[in-house]
Amino acid sequence: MPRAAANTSTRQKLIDAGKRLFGLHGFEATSTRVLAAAAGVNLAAIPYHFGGKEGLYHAVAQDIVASEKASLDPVFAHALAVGAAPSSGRTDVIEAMRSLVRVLVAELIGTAESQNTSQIMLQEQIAPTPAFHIFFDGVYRGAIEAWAALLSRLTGLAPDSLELRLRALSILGQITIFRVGMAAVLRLLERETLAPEHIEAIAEVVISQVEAIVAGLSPIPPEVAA
Amino acid sequence: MPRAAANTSTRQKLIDAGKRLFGLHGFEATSTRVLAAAAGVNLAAIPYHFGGKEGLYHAVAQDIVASEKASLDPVFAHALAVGAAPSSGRTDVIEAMRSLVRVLVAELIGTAESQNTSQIMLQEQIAPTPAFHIFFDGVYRGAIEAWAALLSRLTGLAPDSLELRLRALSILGQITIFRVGMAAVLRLLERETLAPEHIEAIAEVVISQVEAIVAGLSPIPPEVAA
DNA sequence: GTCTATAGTCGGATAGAC
DNA sequence: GTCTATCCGACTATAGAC
Repeated sequence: MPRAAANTSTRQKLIDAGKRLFGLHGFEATSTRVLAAAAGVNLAAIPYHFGGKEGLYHAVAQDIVASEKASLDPVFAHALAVGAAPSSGRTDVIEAMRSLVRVLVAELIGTAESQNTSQIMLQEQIAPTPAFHIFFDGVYRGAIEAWAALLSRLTGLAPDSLELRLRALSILGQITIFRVGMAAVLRLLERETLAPEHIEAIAEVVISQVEAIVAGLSPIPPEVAA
Repeated sequence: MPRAAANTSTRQKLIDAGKRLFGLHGFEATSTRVLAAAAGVNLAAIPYHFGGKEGLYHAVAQDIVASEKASLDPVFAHALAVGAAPSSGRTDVIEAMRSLVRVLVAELIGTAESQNTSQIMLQEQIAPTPAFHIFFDGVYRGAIEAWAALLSRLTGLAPDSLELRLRALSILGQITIFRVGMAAVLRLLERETLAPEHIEAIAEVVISQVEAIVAGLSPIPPEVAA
């Protein structure tokens, strides 16, 4: 596995092809031959550069996490700051939630490319492989903590309480479902792809429901705590 | 493909093994050898009874849909009836929503077996194969229509409006996320499996959030309609 | 209807020339 | 670092005996 190799182009071409093909067909259903052909490189480059097909998959996972973090971490950091600052008011929290929804919708369903990368993350969620922790530590944990921090500000509950984490997950689910159920969404809309106004409509539905949820969140139903 | 074959036992043993193994590993990663061994039948029984591995997969899909319909259709029918009856009040709608949440949580994460069958449905959602329509027509459509009917009763919007269908999907997402993100949930809880009290806590979180959403649903924000 | 044996294909990884 | 050629194992499906 030559790290300081001269030509990084072959590596990157394989990673780019892997992002697309592993997302489209999954790990098992994507053969090294098809991968190499799509990347326009030689078959033997996969074992050479990545130690094998699985090594390429891990490299793809790390590449995805790196680019997701670039988009998400600033928004997560803002949410954590708003959640922690004693001066934050309800308006600040709502505004941070809007930002979270918008960036997450964009990363999950905003573009064809983002749909491809989010597809790989979903596959890992549903059927975790040894690569799962790359996505969990790199993306999910931060998303849950960001939501929990904001919810904590509104409810006074500890950000690491079970209830807040379940609520954070549930809210994330309202966004994720539009990626998970994309096939169903498209069938309902009788379309092949989503238009920008559909994406906007989805973001608005989610935002309005999040606002409704947090509006009813204090006081918290005590029987929900576990 | 002998339909009126004498021994249905071999067929059923293969379908049962398929439900488990296709769910655990996916279609591509499940070999006919492992399938036959797990079912305790001969390898050649797969092409003989189902025409091939793909035929077995479709038979598994239809078997899953049949058993899901048995659990879900009565609750869906009740929701549609409540949504359509002019005499239904807000309390009736909320009660029907509670029933929907409980039965859906049970079918998605209630038992180890239900987690297995829901896994196959999720795989089809994320990476649809030609079997997708079996699940869409058999299960998803009914779930969306049931929620849309109840939301329609509360908002006065048409049950087939885009907004109501998106809201129905979003609510379904709050439930589905706990199945999709099971690996993340378990990691957050630092557990290997869910205990009954966790399942109850999940149902309560979803119900309280659905109630909050519908509480703020009339009047409906007009800018959301598309 | 169920079995054994095997055909035919495709998978990932490697050897070795350049 | 990249190529061609090839190995070898695993796969699904089939032929044919019982």
